[in-house]
Amino acid sequence: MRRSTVKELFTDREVNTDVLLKGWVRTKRGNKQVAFIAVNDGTIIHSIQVVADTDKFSEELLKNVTTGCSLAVQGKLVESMGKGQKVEILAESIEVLGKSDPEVYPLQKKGHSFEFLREIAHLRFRTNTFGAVFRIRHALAFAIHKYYNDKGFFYLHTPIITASDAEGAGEMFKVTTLNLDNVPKNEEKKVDFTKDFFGRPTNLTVSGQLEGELGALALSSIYTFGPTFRAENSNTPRHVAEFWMIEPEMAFCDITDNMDLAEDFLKYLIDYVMKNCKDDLEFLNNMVDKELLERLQFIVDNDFVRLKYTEGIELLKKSGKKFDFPVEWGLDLQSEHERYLVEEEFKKPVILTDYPRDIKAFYMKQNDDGKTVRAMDVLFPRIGEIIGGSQREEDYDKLVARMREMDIPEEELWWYLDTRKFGTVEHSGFGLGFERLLMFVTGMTNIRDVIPFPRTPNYAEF
RNA sequence: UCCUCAGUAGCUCAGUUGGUUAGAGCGCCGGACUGUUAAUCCGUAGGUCGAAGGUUCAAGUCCUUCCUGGGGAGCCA
Repeated sequence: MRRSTVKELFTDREVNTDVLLKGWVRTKRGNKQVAFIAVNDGTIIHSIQVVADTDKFSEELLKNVTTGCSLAVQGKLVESMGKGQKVEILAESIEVLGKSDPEVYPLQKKGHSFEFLREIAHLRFRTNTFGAVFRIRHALAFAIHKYYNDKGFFYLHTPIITASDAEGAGEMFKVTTLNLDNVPKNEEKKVDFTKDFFGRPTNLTVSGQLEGELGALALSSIYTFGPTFRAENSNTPRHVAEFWMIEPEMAFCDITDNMDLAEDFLKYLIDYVMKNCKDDLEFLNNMVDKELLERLQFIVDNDFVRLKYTEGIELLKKSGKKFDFPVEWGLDLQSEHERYLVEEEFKKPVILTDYPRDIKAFYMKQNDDGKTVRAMDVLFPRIGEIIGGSQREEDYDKLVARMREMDIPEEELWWYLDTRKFGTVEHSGFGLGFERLLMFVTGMTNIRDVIPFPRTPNYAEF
């Protein structure tokens, strides 16, 4: 007999038919006459109840049915006699596929702290919360591809190992095959990278943007969706050393088009998840964050505020609020400032644009005022900056001048500059942190709980 | 990296101004119960009090250093 998933049993299968179920036991209850076994196979948040008459099964067998073990159950799908579920399986045969010693199995029926579950990240998939989170993670990844595919964007695979060190998005992890116990040195007593695998220093990418621009300046619209790496010693609930980023890049597109896309994209994704992950979101709304669904709906229903950095500074100064950090034109906004604008002043997402050039990256398009660049940050309640992007500088001379001012080696980015030499066009793009979005969508408050295997300073278990 | 709070049973925690043999709930195990829903009721087992030093007649409790975790900050996505 073909196995039915729990999802199929709840949605597709007719009652009073014979079914085969396979899954893992969540709980077992009962008495001398009957045992109730909740079985979950991860296809859906709900577990299905298996009812076993004790006179049909040996004591030995039922003894091995413990929390965490895997089972194959053949039986009849019937309407439940008890309250709490519509259908259940009346077991005719039960096979324990893999035992689970209850003395040492770490998951119990009662809830665990997320901190504890992080220490058993290899088993936390078997909890309701993490099942929900990782099903939603999948749905969101799928929705991202669907969104861009439907819009005619091409999925571009930018390199994970990169030789350019110029992006400036943060500390990079070195990639090398050199023997660290005996590193070859050159005449200047520096590391001789000509002996290394690539014959030059290489790192893990911090962003696919520069390569993404190359694609967009030929294919019109591309997006990347892949892992990125930051070797920063950041210890916060919003940072990991390895995370996934989505970076669309569009030719013939200015900052307004860019903002429109960012807003439409975020709303689409949230709407998609609300329509396709109802059960999981409802569970999270009940167990993790009581305002989750309300907040998600609010994002979909409301326009984002669009505000220039200069106006933002004025609002902060006028607010009369005491901040720990100074508010002054030319200084970057601190978390507390962003939070004030999003959570108190407007109470909705804010897109801040036209930041001072000196606090932003070299590639951003310079405005005519000579002071600001066409940067845009999308700020969300609770998590802060969820998107960072800009219109790119397409003018060769302006771009080179800016690189020289900021000491960025032109020879290393000769290929990037070539696109401005040969048929340059207006173009824009942004980067969305996948895990940050997932935090917002699931209500989880620690980024380590929305990525299956988090990598943080001093931690790379599993 | 800085600030701050915490680390006691498998999990979540309590533990008085330092004072006898270290406490609970849940889980596990054993028992009871004719349909349970994080079942209920009874009982048993389970501890190098994060680690190392120190103060003291006496340290889970005070001091020092280190380790680990949470929250906040910086860096950013």
